[in-house]
Amino acid sequence: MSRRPNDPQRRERILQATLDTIAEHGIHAVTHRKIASCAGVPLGSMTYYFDGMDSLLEEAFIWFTQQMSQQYRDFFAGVTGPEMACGSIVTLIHSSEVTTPNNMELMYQLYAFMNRSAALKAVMQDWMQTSQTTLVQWFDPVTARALDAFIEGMTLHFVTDRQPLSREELRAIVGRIAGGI
Amino acid sequence: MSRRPNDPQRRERILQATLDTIAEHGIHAVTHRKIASCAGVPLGSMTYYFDGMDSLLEEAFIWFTQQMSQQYRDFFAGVTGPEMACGSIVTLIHSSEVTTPNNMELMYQLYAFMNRSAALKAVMQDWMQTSQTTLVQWFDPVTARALDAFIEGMTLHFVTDRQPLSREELRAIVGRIAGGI
Amino acid sequence: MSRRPNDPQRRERILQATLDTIAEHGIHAVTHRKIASCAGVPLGSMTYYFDGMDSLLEEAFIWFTQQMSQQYRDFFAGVTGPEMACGSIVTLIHSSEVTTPNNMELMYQLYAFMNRSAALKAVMQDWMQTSQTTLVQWFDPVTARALDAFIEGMTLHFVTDRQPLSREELRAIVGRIAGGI
Amino acid sequence: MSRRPNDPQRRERILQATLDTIAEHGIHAVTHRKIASCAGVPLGSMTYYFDGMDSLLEEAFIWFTQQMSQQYRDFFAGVTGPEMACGSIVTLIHSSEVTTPNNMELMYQLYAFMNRSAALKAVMQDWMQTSQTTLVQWFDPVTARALDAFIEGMTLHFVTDRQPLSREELRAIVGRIAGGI
DNA sequence: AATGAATGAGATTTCATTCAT
DNA sequence: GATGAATGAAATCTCATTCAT
Repeated sequence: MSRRPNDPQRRERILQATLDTIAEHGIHAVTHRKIASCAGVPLGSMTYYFDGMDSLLEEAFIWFTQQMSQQYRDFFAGVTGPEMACGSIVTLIHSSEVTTPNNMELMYQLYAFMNRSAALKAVMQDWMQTSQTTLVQWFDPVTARALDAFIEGMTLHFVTDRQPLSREELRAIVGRIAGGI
Repeated sequence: MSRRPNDPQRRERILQATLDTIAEHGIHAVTHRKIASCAGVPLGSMTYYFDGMDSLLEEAFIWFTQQMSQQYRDFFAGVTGPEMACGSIVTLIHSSEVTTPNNMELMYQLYAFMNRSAALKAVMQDWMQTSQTTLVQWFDPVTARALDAFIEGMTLHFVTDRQPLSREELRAIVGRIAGGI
Repeated sequence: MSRRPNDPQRRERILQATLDTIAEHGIHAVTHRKIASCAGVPLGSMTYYFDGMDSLLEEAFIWFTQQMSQQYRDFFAGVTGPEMACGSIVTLIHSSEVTTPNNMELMYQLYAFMNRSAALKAVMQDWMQTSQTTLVQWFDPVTARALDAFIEGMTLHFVTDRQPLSREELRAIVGRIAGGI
Repeated sequence: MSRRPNDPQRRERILQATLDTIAEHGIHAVTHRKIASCAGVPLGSMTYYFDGMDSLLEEAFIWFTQQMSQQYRDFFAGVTGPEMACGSIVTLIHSSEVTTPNNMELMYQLYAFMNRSAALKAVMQDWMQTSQTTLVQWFDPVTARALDAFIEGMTLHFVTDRQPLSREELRAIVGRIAGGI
């Protein structure tokens, strides 16, 4: 009779701990020990569940991508038209609810890491595709891509800039990109 | 290796080699040995010229920021009006002359690393300030920031997307952000 | 794997897999996992059936000794006189039927391992005794031991030498050791 | 100015310690720690001087082969004719001066390990060649090889057998192999 | 001032063994 | 009785840093 894992969530706990550890220490300072301690699992679990650090990082980033992608989708779930979509975009950028500093740091690590894994790059491209598909419900394709890129760049500004833009200023710009809404 | 009591370029050679090594192996896999070998300097130089890995990374990223900042400034050097500025923005994004894949990877590492160093964060904020100051020559402040953010986000799309936008599509969007140019 | 409450061959399968794994990877690289995988048994079987690695190695080598001993005996089974015995010796060395490269590697591991186990040493001495007893049927005791030693040494030469001796050359030497046959 | 090693004999000390550790614990139980401790060097030296365990074992065995080869050559250094050669062969086998139990254990590990390294196999073949070349000074080539094989096999018997042959018995056999000396 | 041999601290990884089922 | 998920102990290996020269 095959043994059932003692702790079926353990893989996911390790993946989440990996992301937390990257956010806390930086990817250059991530070690199996730190992750194991953060996940509350024995060190031996690390290579029992994952083939090695590279493979663990890859899986962790893929998992992060899926989580973020889901959060983006949820954010636009109740939107019914272009105007409401513009409002959601402004809130997405301005509220930092999804684009928390931690998430942003992980996002940049992810972009940087992307070219080290074909699987990861494909997942990222799919995500980009998904975002644009979401926005295409209310905007033409080129506008959708422009808005997506603007969200991308503006969220960075919001974690870096000394004086971020106000909601109203953001709304005006989004309206212009959307072709006057 | 022959004694070279005067090798004033050595520090800069090491900094450049640090960036090259990050771009090649990823920041998580950078070691003194790899950098020394890439720079063609003895291993002992590394800790002779720099206090340690963290301090070397910080200096390397500051140096990179200054280089990129200079390249951006040069890119807009001959611009004489808003219309020409829009064209330059489109070329900046579309040509990938400045925003090479290597530079983009370093950019993302830099963003991710930013919060680990107050000095680095200040340098980044200054850079952001400078870009906006440059654009403010031809656009109002809010538009300047919007364009800056759009450049940011769109260059990411250009290194990731399967099918990037055309020059004409880009030009149309930039014109709209600029308030109809 | 299906429950097989009665798998009386399992112990022997593990012993044979141990020998195969030693031959394939070398004794210094043998692990429970490799042996279990080679035997097609669950990992848990290993320490269920055997007390530990040392005891497993000891049993495996004893089993090997018995197998080899049997093969030697079979080889001389139909011999009816000294001349025929000389022919069998030549064939034994020259044909590499019993003294295959794998068997030879195991033999040397066995000799090397011998002094780590009193039980194993006794089994080896018994084997040596048996070989000599076999040959004593057709030769005097000292000659029997000389022939036995010669077989030993010459089989090593046959797995190592670039140009082994011919049957005829071997036969001549064996005849001389046997006192002119 | 290139730094001189603090301890120029260190590589050889590690090689000798490797052989001693194999002889003491068996090749399956050799570890960097045991070797380092036996050689009196820090653990970090092990992989500083050698690429890894496999490469260390290979070099250690090659070194052992060269040592043994030299000892064999020395053993026959003063021999002036066939009769004296036969006496030297008997002494070589009977005195266990060169073929000590430790050396014999290493010899068998070496034979077993031989097929894991092309370099090692070549060194062994050269050694076999050398032994035969030595004996060819006083015997025809086939006899030389037969004597070499006999030495090989008989030294094993001497570390294993309960009651080894006497000098006189050995001398008689060697004389017969040599064609009646 | 500059170097590179050397090392200790700590990283990754392996694996025999345990034990709940 | 038998299993295989899990782990602690220990293996291999890496590398920033030190320091004699």
